[in-house]
Amino acid sequence: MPNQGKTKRVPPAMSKKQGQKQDTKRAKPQAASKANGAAVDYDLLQTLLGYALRRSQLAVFQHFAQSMSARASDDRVSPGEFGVLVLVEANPGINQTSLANAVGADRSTMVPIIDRLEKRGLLERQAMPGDRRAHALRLAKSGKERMQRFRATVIEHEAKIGGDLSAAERAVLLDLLRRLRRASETA
Amino acid sequence: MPNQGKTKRVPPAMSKKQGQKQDTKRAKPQAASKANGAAVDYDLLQTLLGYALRRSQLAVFQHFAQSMSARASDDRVSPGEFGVLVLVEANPGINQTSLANAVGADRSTMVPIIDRLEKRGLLERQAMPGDRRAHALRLAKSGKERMQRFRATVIEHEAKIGGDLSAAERAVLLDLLRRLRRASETA
DNA sequence: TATTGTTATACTCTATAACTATA
DNA sequence: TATAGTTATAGAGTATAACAATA
Repeated sequence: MPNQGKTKRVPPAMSKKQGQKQDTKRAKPQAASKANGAAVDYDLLQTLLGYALRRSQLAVFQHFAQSMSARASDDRVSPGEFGVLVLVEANPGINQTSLANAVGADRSTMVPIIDRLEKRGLLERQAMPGDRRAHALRLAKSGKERMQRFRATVIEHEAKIGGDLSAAERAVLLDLLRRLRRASETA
Repeated sequence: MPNQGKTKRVPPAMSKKQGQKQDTKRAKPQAASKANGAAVDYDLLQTLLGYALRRSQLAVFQHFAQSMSARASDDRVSPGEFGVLVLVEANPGINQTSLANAVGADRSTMVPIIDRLEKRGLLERQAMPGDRRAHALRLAKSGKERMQRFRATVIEHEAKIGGDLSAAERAVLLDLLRRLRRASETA
């Protein structure tokens, strides 16, 4: 769920403070009514790995955001940011291009992400010994401490989303996802 | 893989015709070189369902786009568009709000999607008998024919990405993904 | 000549809030 | 007063092409 509770078409002469419920007259269609009585037939979609994957992934990322929303708004990370932090922590001194390759993104995509994390004091760009073009990335001091809490939050989130699965099922799912990915990247 | 081969910062005085390889001097880092010798340690990420899900989903959607790219550029659909077409075909007369609920999107999100599909002659907005606010959606005549081909393409794509999996494993994966989604939506 | 990081740019997807017409 | 569709707006995510510094 990208884009949750940010500013949008601010009502004339009043911007909204997030979390401060304003009394709109609009009701939320929380119960997903069909409006046409009958249940929707999903037909082919029911059988597609791609569709199931997309819906699950969306739900999981929403849950991730919800788990983070318990923290102060300046002390949250997105799934992508968390991934970068984990990799930098586990591979201190890694450069931006390696990082981009590792997460499957373009070099240019990493720049604003790292900018943001650096500005927030979570990680640092240092001089790379032996190559003055590159930046060696490492967690900042305060980043190491904060990462402990991010990790804890993410691990708890993972436990909840996988709560229905046994440890064995979880392992199977991880394996099947990897094989699916590999086949998709190859074929 | 959003955004593949579209126009971006067009080189001075020449726009690029898609698919027409231009001789840039830039080499593609196809082999994901580490640049720092050692292999990257994925640490926690290796164990996270969310990460595996995201990478798989990305790979599958890339493969989807690649499968579609065999067609004329005006005869392709995105995964989201395909989902809408399947639902409209299986639920003729469905309205936009029901459709939005079915795919887990906002009403406003459907508008440009349906606009596009309507403009391309794939589906139609008709008068909804009994409610002049709503639109009854159905496939256009030519949409029905073209849907046959889209379906065939998607089914072939699914066979390829799932080629590593037995029928039983495929079923297990589908089930696990559904349970993961349900737990994420609930918790 | 190739690579690292960067910038400018732009496209996709998706959301929120408000509006119009109907109900 | 509530709902269906729409619009204006916005932000996250990610990409391409080119450039400067360095290799």
